[in-house]
Amino acid sequence: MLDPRLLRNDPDAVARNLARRGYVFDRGGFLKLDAERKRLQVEVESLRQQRNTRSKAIGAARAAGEDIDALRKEVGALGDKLAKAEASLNAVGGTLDEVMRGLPNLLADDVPDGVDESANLEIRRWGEPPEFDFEPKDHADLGAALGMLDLESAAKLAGSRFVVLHGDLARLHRALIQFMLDVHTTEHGYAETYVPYLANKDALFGTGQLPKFEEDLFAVSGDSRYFLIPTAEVPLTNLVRESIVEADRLPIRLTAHTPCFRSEAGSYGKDMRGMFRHHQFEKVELVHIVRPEDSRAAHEELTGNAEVILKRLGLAYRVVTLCAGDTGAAAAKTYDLEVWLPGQNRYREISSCSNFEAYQARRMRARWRNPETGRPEPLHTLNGSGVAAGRALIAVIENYQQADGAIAIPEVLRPYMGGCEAIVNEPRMRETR
RNA sequence: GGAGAGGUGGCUGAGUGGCUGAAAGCGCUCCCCUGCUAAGGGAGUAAGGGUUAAAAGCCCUUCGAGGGUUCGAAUCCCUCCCUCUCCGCCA
Repeated sequence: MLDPRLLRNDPDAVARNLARRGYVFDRGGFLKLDAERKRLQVEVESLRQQRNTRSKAIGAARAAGEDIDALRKEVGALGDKLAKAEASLNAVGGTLDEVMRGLPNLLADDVPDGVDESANLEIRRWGEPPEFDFEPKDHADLGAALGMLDLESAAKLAGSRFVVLHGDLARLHRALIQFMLDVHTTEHGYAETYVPYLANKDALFGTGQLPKFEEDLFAVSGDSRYFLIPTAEVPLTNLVRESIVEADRLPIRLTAHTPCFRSEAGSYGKDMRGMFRHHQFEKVELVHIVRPEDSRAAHEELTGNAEVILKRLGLAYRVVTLCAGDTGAAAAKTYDLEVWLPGQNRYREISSCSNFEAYQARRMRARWRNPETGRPEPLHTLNGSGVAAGRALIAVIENYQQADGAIAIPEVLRPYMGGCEAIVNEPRMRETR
């Protein structure tokens, strides 16, 4: 949600900014609706005031033992008038809310122009893609040859876009998660958090998945309206929903490992090989809740925290700033981390780090008490993957593949693998099937 | 699943139809007193919204959520959600 005051006072600036996303903000329509709301609200409030004062007069008259029938009749008529005015106000207010809730966030000034992915701006690279003296395979082939990446079984159990991992590959996946959590909690100052994997509508509205992107979510049937979380951003950020955080508690830094569930509606046929784009994947998420003046610095720091994981894993990557057209509706600015995948011979997204500024905070009424004003003001929220575990597994498999199809294990993961140095194709190394 | 008790401001907690946006306490802010420490005294202190260029002031809304009764609801009625206690079941 945007600052309503800004929308009223400088709708042209809002329209100019949103136009960079290709979003057309109907200034005239908004201002007209807002003026109508104002008119009705003044009317309703003045009617309510009359009702309140006269009702009190009835109480006083009755206490004095006077006759109150005439007064009651009069106020009753007022009530009918009020009900009508309230109905109009609700109708207009509802339309206005819908318009406001549908507006995307304002972009930060340093977001590059552009309509799609191709205009994203690379800002740095780290590491060199590995050179192989053989033809490198992709993770789907490597994992299948090891007998440890099993899409067939997954299809039997659930369907396409799911995976079953066996033996050492399953363990490597878990090792990645534990490694990431350990780095973020012991070195980067994040508090490890365990959260529900189902979220309600209010939570999903708060972070911006609802109402516009419901088709991306899996809904759970039953009496309560639950959705499987598409990211731990939802439960972690909503921890501060409808609350006023004291200034001395900021910044708040949270991390959680959760599965993530996405319907991938609209990406039919895209990335169908292997386990790159699945309905269920694991991710270690990083969330910052900060004072507004700190959010830019926090965004750089959070992104750096995610980068540390790739560096320690020895995976080549680049950082890109998403262009205006590619930046998500709730974000003011987003950095994507793209890891080198030899199987695809290109960099692919493995983390997305965004500054939402006050957009989510306004939707969820997450505030902090600003000591300078003494008043509650919207917080700034940020999040990023630190990093996607499924894609990290893909990257390790492809970047650490050996000529014989074995997978070397990055140094930092060996403690989590019982000292094991490589995953090899031996039947005893995988679970019985 | 059965039985019961509850959900009130940043926190604890009083409040069964008008005098209650809300006693009291804690916390916090400011002031006074006290030459440290400790203690004491006084004042202030919910959020959201409207009116305003902005503020002050004034007004509206909010006592878990949504409906209803009433001239008037924290208070009465209905539905739902959540928390706690006991019993049962259970990873």
